[in-house]
Amino acid sequence: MERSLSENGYGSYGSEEEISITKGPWTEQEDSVLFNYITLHGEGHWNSVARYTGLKRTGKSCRLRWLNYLRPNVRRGNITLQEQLLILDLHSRWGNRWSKIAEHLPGRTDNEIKNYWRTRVVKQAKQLKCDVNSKQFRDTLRFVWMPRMLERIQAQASSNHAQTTLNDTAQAHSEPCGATNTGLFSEASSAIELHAPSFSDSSACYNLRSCSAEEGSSSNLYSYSEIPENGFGGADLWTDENIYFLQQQLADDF
DNA sequence: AATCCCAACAACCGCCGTCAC
DNA sequence: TGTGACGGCGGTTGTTGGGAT
Repeated sequence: MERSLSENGYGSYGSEEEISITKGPWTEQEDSVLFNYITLHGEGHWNSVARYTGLKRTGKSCRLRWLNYLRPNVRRGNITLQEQLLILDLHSRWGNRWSKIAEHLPGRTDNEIKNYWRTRVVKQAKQLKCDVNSKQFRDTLRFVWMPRMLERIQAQASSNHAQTTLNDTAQAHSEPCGATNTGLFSEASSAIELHAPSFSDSSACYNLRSCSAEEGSSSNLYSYSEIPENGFGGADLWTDENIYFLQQQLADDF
């Protein structure tokens, strides 16, 4: 698909003639060209990237393709339960600040998180006939529903961890690093560790400890990918059972 | 087997902030 | 101070694949 346009933004090619711009899905060849160029020259100067590689793409398009797809360490695939909870938590604090939220989910892009929010959370809110941005919905999520989800995940993780420990003493659990956060999650979390639950009341004290990568040996931590996903409805918070519970909580609020 | 529908994801668009000139 | 180019962000749309009918 090609269109002819005089691009604004950073599609400007610095000449008056109109450049034929390719739109739509990227081909493997385009990916290869972009990847090789950035590997050699580094990120930035996106208009130059488009110009010097001969790609008939805008600078914006090159940047987006790199950030969301080609960049090393981009995590792809299902968003884990822990990531889902973290997204809910961070969104309750910052709203639609997708890039800021993405900073706390290593390897996830703002686009991916935004898509998750729209396709899952907003959809569920609609089904519950609730405004996703309403205080009622947000408070119920934050103070009732999420603690419950976390408690159950922790219980599952604990049992799995106990089993793992039995099977492999070399993976004995050591003392966690960092302090318990009074918020839901640590702001600087780059890895999340699950511990025996000590969930107490409805004050949303999550007791989910987070450690920055620099704070301790990563071997002592569950990384995202190491946290067990089995049990508790697979890798999705939005099971029928959970939604029913949420529905009850929302109903009780009135 | 064909068609339809919908969820998930990729990509585009418009706007805004920053910076250099 | 004004202006244009660039980079980034958030909203929106287009595409695609899989499940349902």
